[in-house]
Amino acid sequence: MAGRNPRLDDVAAMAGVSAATVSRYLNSPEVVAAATGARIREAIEKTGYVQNLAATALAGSRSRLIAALVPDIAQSIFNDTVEAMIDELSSDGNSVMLALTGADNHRLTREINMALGRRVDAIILTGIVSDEEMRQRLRSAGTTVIETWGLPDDPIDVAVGFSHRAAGEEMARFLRQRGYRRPHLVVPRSTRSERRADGFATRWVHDGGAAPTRLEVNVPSHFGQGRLAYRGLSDLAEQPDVVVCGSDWIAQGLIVEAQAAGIRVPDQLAVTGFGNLRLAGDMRPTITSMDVDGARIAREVMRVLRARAAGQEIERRIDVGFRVIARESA
Amino acid sequence: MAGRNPRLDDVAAMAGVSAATVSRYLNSPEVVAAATGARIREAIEKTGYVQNLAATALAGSRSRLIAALVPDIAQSIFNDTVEAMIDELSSDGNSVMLALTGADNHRLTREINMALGRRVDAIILTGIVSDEEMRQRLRSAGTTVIETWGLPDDPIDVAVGFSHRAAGEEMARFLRQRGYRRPHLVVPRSTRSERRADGFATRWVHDGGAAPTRLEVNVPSHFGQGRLAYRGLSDLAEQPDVVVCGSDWIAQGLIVEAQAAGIRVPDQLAVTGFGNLRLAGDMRPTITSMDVDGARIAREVMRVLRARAAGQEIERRIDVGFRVIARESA
DNA sequence: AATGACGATGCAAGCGCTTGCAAGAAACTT
DNA sequence: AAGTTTCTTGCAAGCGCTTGCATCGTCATT
Repeated sequence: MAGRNPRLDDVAAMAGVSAATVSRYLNSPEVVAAATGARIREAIEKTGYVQNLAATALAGSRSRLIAALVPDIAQSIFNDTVEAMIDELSSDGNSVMLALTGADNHRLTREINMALGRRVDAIILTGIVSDEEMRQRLRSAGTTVIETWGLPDDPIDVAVGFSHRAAGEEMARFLRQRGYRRPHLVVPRSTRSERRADGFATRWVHDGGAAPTRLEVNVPSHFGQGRLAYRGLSDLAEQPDVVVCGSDWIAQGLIVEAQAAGIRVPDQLAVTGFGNLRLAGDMRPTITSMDVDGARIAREVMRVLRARAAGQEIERRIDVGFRVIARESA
Repeated sequence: MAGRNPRLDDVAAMAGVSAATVSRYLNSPEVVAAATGARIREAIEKTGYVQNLAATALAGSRSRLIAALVPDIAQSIFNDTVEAMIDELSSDGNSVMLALTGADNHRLTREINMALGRRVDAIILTGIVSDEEMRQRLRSAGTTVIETWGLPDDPIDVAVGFSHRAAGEEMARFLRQRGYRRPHLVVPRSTRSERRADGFATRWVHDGGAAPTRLEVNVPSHFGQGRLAYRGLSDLAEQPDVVVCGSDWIAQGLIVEAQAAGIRVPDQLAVTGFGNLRLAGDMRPTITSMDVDGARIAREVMRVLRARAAGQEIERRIDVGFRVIARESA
C-alpha cells in the first residue's frame, strides 16, 4: 500500500475478503452479499482505489474500449454522430479511442492495427475502407466492425447508413419537379460526395435533362470554397439556375458571395446543400438541404453494439434513409 | 496457435528465440542482433502477430494511451487543436481516448476516473476544472496533466494557453483606438468567454468608456445565435457602434442578419469575432477577429509530453499569446 | 435427522507482455 | 593465452485482474 496505487488486494484486505470477491462486487454487485458489499464499498472509498482497466482487459474478454475512426473532426459532417456515440458509449462505461484517418490510406492501416492491438470491443468506421486486403483483415479479426454513413453491398460486418447514390437521385427528382433546368454540381473529392453526384447526374439525364456541369473541390469542404465556386460560375458556357453543393458550408459560402455580387437567392440563382446542419436552417435565406439523421446513426450503432454484447443476431445493413428539406434557397 | 490470436510466444517459437528477445525487438530493435531481428520480423509477418497492448500496458510502465477531455466536438473552437494533437500523438505510436465533458461537472469526474483507471500516460484538459477536490485528486495521481487554452495561476501540472482576460483587454484597446464608442458584448456562457468579456469591460471603463452592454448566449455558440443577437439589439436603449462577439460563428450570423436588414457592415455597424477561424477570413465582409494559434498549442503540448517522457524539466505555464487580426468588419 | 439445493466466498491458474539479473559468446587488451 | 569488456540472449518473476471449480454454511424438504 505504501506509495503505490492501491490494488484489488488492498481493498480486499481492508474489507476482510478475498480479491475474487471484490472483483465480483465490481463487476456484478448483485452476486455478493449486501453486508460484504457495504464493507467493500467502504474499503474502496478509504483506499481511493481505482480499478486498473489494463489488467481488467487482459484478464477478461472485454476491453470496454471502442475505436472510432473518422477522416477529420475540424470540419466534419460526422461530428454530431461521433459526439452522440461517444456520449452514449461512455455512459455505458466504455472509453472511445478516436483516430483520424484523413484521406490517407496509410494512416487508416496504422490506426486499425492500433485498435486491433488494444483488443477493442468494436471498431466504428466512418468513411469507406476501399482496400480489399484491409477489409479481409478486419473480417477475420473477429471484432465487431461497424461501417457508418455508407451502405456497402457487402459490409465488412455491419453497416449503418444510407445510399449516397439514391440521395443524389432524390435531389435530382426534387429539383426537376421544382422546375429547375440547368443544375451545376459542386462536388467534394470524397467517395461519398462523388457517389451522390453520380446519382444526381444519372437520374437527371434519365429524366430528360442535359448532363449537369460539375466542379470538383477539395475536402474537407468549407465556407470559402462556396465563394470560390460562385466565382467559378462565370467560366461556364451556360449559367445554371441551381447550384447543388456537396455540403451546407459550401452552399452558405456560395450564397454569401452571390449576394455580395448583387444576385438574389433563389430568384436569380437557387442553391442546395447537404447535411442539414443547423446553419442551413439559420442562414438567410434558409438553405434547402438533404437531411441525414446523424443522431439516429449513433443510436443504431449503439443498438448493434448492445445486441452484439448480448449475443443476439442483427441485420447486416441498416438503412437510416435521408430526406430533402425544402427551404427558401431552392 | 490454433484458432486463437498469435502471441509473443508463437512468434518466438517460429523465430527460434525466447519471448524476451521478441519483446526487446519490438520495443528497441537496436538491441537485438540484426540477423535475429530479421528472423523475428519474418515470423511476425507469417503469424500475423499483433502486439496485445493491454498486456504491454500492464507489464510495462507506459500505456501509450493519452486521454483528451473536451467540452464538445460538434462545434468547437478547440477542434483544430484536438485534431493536430491526435495526429501527432498517433504518429508517435500513442492512442488517444477522446472524452466529452460538456458543461457537466459530473461527466468530467467520470471521465477523469476512466482515464486514471486506464493508467493513461497523460491527461489533456480543455476547459477549466474548477472543482478544487478534483484538481487535488489529479495532482496526487502522478500522471502528467496538461491544461490547455487557459492559463491558470496555479496549474494542476502544466498549462498551455493564454490569458483570456488579457485578450479581452487587448480587444478593448484595439476598438477604442479605432474610434468606436459604444461596444456591445455577446458573451457565451463559458468561463473563458466571460473572462474575456470582463477583461474587455474593465479595460474599456478604465480607458474612460461607458460600461458596455452585454448579452449572454448559450454554449456551444453557433451561427443562429448571431442572428438572434442582432435582433436583440433593438431592445437596447442606445444602439452600439460595434458588436464584440464571443466567437466567429456568432459574428458571422450577426453580419448575415444585419445585411438582411439592410444594414451595412462595418459602416453602420462594426462586428468582431473570436478564434480567427477560417471562415473569418472568407466571410463577406471579412471578419476582424482574435487569433489564437491552436496548432501551436498542440505543438507545445507535444513538446511537454516529449520532455516528460525524456525526464526533462519544463516550465509550468506556457503562454502562446493571441493577436487581433484586423479585417473589414471592424 | 438426513438430504439436497443454493447462495456466498475462496483458491489458484491464468491473461500476454516486460525487465532485472545472469550467463555464454565474441571481441579486445595486455 | 589469460583476463576484460561488450553484445546477445534466456530465465523467471512479476504487472493487477478474472473466473472455473471447490468449499462451506444455511435453509427448505422429506
